[in-house]
Amino acid sequence: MANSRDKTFDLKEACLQAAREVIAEHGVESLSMRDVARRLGISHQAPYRHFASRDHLLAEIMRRCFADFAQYLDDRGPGVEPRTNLDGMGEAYLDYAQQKPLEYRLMFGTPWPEPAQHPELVRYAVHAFDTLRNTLRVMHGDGAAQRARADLDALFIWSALHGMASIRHAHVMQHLVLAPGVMDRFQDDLLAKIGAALAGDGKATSAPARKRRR
Amino acid sequence: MANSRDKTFDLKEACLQAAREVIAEHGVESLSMRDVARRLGISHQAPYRHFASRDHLLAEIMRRCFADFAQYLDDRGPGVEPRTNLDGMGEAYLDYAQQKPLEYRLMFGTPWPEPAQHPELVRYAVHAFDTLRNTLRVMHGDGAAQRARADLDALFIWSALHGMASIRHAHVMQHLVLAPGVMDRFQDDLLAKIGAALAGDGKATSAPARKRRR
DNA sequence: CCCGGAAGTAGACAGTGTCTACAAGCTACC
DNA sequence: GGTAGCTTGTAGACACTGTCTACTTCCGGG
Repeated sequence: MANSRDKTFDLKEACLQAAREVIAEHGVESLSMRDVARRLGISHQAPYRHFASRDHLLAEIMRRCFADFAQYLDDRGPGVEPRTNLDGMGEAYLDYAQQKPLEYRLMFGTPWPEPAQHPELVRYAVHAFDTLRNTLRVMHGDGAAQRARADLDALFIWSALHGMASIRHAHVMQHLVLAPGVMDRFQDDLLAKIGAALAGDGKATSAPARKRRR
Repeated sequence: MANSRDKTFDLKEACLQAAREVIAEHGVESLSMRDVARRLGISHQAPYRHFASRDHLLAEIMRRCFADFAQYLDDRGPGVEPRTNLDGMGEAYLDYAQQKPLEYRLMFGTPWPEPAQHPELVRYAVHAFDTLRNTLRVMHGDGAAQRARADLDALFIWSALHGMASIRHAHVMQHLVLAPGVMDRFQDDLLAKIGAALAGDGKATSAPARKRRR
């Protein structure tokens, strides 16, 4: 019932699937509604029954990527100890970018369609970020200053992780002549540096200052 | 003489200029050869006399951005003391991204045209990275291990800076509800964290037992 | 049974990149 | 001077795109 016919498949899902294949094969730039239709052996207008425009199709694919991504982060950060949690999430983030480069690029490396037109996409993207931030908030505790620090930490972590993932994917990477072994150590080294930055930063140089007045 | 006619202008340069205007006004996605031609009041094929394809036109614009960028970094990192040098370069990097968001996005936020087709673009991009790396190498000194560390540091810095610049430009940013004042402190905080990471990392031996167990 | 909406089809239009064929103008050489 | 050839720019065509509109087909509820 509902609105899915009992034909063995659902054209909307088929469109999304075909679109992902096109993107995987030829990149997001050359995703075309007509190509999707052609692959499915339907008329060039059929997809428009299910997606208002090419951007809407793309936005739906991206939205699902964000949902998937947030899920992935959640699954990997189940530890009770927040610090471990954070490490796990950092690794999860980079693993995801490494294992699903296509999805990662789609989310973070592709010019977004006009956000105002795609509120759901925005919602899911924000949720993915919140997954990271919440872990930090749990670590830092409550209070205005703590929340600000959690946000700054989250932005820093996001910057470093996203920067690394982008750089790894960048074509120009293949043309940089680096010292031997550097690429292999890149991820561990970066995670270690993030840890060092978080440990050595906020709390001044000496004082423990474990407790800030709220 | 040479090959530039004495007409008061050079069509190739005019195309590049017009293309930059189109990008500034409507974004890189909607850059079109015909639009460029239209703006200059010439036939739709005239630009093809100077650029083999749309991608070649775009690659030339990007190439110049990288040249400009490297120049900017060089100009800002003239200090003798390497540490100061590095700080200056970090600020220069982020300033550039902030002051020329268009150019920055063009270089780092736009899917590149097939690199094999545009070796000059690659050359200039690599050169921009080398500008950063050389500063690190001067700091760390010679030797295989030192070079590897310099490369790792450069990659880390590049990651964090690029990540931050990307995030600042991301549309989704406007939808994140952050604690007050966080965005204003973002840059300084991130630069401080980079400093902390570089100080506290490799030289783990340095006194403060900030070291985190895994 | 009809009828109204949903799903899918087909044609058109404006826009695009790029191929090819052509015209004008400058340069060089006989 | 003339003429050949190269460079620059023009004009038309082709295949492709997104998307509007109008048409058919089908199916379930009144």
